[in-house]
Amino acid sequence: MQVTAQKRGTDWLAGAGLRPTRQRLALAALLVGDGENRHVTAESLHALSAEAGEKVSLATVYNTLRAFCEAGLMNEVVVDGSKSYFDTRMDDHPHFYWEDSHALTDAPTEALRIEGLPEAPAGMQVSRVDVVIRLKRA
Amino acid sequence: MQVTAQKRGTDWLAGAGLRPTRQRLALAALLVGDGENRHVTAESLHALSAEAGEKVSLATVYNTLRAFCEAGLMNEVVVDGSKSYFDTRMDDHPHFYWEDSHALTDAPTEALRIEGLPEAPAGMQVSRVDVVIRLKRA
DNA sequence: TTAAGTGCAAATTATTTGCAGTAAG
DNA sequence: CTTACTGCAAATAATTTGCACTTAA
Repeated sequence: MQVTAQKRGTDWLAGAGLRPTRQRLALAALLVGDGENRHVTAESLHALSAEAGEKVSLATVYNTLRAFCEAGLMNEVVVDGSKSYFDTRMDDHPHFYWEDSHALTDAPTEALRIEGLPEAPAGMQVSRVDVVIRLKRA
Repeated sequence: MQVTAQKRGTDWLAGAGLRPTRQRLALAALLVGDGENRHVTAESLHALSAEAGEKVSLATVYNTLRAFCEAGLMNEVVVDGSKSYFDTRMDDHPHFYWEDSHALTDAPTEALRIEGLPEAPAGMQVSRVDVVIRLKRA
């Protein structure tokens, strides 16, 4: 299991041509080690790495998340003005945002379809369509 | 025209039971004075009020926008992690976000319809569905 | 008169950056 | 070796807050 997680992380980095440093490997293993996609903030990932006994500075977590995004390994998702969330899943898909816990998760996307999307104004093209379903306690 | 803008602002505040101070009236007139809906950031509204010759401190612009939101007069729209945008239009509608100019506008909503929206998880209810269409130069 | 609103400047929060040291190719 | 990466601490940027002062009701 450990080995697999490490390998997944290593391959993930290699696939993007990023230099596999100790810290990047640690973060990559935490992010994609189990094959699941994950939603993190810089703070939460930093906490995760601390729990895992890895020493990575918060600044490096920030820089690394940016690097992963630029390399096309992750996407930044904007849901809460105050924090940045990063998602390991790369396709365009809707999210649930839990307003009370400030958590971000994937929304089951089976049937979702956006109809009648307005056309992009002249000279522009749609870069992405963000759909955030905000949840509050019933 | 001036008079109408003033009146619109005054009514708008009165409708929410907010005390009509000089600064709030000034901002309200700028926001809803022409009957159009408007998208602003604290900074942009502060700049607008300065241009209009009104003296309102930036802190008050922030506090006032918050007050307007809490009073149900405006909505905060999250599109860019770094700034908060405020919209005078209150119904749930999609937005265009111009990635190059960082501007926010309403998207023509005629035909837009979201099909197959996933159900809210148990104990939760959908509070709002944010749709942001990100535009980049073609 | 009196509680709400305002303005400043200082405080917070999230994030970035400069730079000296460390490690990957 | 050489350049990219890391860590820390200091710098920024957006926003909030404490507190004395002003004003609408």
